[in-house]
Amino acid sequence: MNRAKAQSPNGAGQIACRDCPLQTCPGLRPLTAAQLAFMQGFKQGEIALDAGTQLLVQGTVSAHLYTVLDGVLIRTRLLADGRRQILNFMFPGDLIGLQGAMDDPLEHGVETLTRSRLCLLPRDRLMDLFRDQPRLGFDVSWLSAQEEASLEGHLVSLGQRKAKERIASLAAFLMRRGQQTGRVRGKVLAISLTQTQLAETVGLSMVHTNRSLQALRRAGLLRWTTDQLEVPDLAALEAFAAVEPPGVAARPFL
Amino acid sequence: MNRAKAQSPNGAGQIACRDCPLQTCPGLRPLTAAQLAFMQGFKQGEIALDAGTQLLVQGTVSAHLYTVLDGVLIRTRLLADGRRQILNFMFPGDLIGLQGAMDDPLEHGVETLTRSRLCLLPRDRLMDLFRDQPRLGFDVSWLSAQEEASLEGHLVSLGQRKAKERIASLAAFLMRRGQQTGRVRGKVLAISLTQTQLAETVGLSMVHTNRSLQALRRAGLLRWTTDQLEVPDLAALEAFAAVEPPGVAARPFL
DNA sequence: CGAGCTTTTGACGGTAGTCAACTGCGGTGG
DNA sequence: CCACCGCAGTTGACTACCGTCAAAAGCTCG
Repeated sequence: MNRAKAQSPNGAGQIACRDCPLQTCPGLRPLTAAQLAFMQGFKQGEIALDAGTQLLVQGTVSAHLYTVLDGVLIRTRLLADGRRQILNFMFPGDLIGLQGAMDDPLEHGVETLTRSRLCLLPRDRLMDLFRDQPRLGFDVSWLSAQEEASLEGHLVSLGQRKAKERIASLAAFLMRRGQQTGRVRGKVLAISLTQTQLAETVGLSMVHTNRSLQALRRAGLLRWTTDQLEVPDLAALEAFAAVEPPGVAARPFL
Repeated sequence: MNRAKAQSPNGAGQIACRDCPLQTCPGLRPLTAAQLAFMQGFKQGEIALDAGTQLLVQGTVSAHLYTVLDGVLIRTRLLADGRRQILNFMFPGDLIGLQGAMDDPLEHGVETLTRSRLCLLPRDRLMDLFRDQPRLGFDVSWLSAQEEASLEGHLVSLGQRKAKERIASLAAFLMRRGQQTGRVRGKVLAISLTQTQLAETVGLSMVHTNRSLQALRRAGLLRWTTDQLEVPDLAALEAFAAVEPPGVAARPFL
């Protein structure tokens, strides 16, 4: 696991907010001029990370919030005895660091699954944002609510579905999010996930994850390798996994 | 399952916000005078429900948000094939209805486990709250983040723990929340949960839930009947379940 | 070429699900 | 009043899903 941070040289962001790639991202609602101006002053910089890099370590405190500009990341939770659970996947437009109480040590870690770029925001000035830009404050809550919905989806999976369904519904989830954020080319999502990590997501042993994965592949529902996920027929996969395709409201971002 | 709603007679709340029972609840941070004044105008009324009543039905749209004034409720998610997952438990001070996208049909249902009282807030004026009371907007986000942390805890349970640990950690979670909100007398939490509902929470079959429950009872770790949960030694239970006791920052509420 | 990781395979055991029957309890109605 | 019903909890027998242990095969990288 890579640990080095490719920190930005100084506090100034490399990209002006008006040129933020998220402004033109299909699934996201662009910021207004006034919001852009505010965010330009709010933004503290950028950070670029390779795939497989640890961004945040569980138990430490973080001075920043991060908006994902590009890439895919995971949030993970470690138990005292070494067991690990992957909690959720973060895509462009998602806000990282909001989870958990505000100034307490993190109850989860964050690491990259692809080369990623993140926008740094000052956590201790978050209250300013709520005061000066109520609409953005509202959007923070909206994003938080979406993250909840996402976690609830995974919770249902772990609670009610069996191995093959869990993997199928996770694949469908990832493809949907990949589509919304323009990371799916054709039927392929480029994402670097080992079977061990997959097992830690769906709550199964590695061995059984592997066997279930093979069964899904033999059934022609998906092809999932270490560095990409391919789903020929997303509707068929969702039918198999017993998930209903989600609504498609445009997400805000910061 | 009771369905009748004991709706308040008109829009006016029976209790003035200045006399809100949550103002003196030990685990909660009381509102300032200015916030109280705002909430008094924001509040639309109250609603009282018996135990086992359905408050919100999955798939409908709700015009309100609800603050739990008293009681315990569950949020549930139903799958097309009838399987059901209980997502989380709501205690006094928690905000219901924030989850999910703002104007879309609900992706979960809500029902009471005890006799409950709820405060009604107008969902469509939520933006006013963020504009006029930024601090309360911030608190909404804080509550949302707490709810996330809670869901993450359950996710870890379903993903990594086995039957007895799941039940034990749920019991510990409920006792902690019960203590924070003053609902635990001695070592007993009054809460009306059938073993079927318990099974739907921990993602196990009813039969296996029953057997695991008996094992925990024989081990002297808890006594859990249909209408109350008793934990003689919470620390011992948490040690068994491999959970670390959570931080105790004072929660805000609306 | 060998070290280390990921993936794959086989064999076995244990945890949890299913089916079914029985108990106990409270409420309803003949 | 008590038979009857429905629901929650309990128990047993059997099955199936999934975890563990172990080893081997494929892969990348130094």
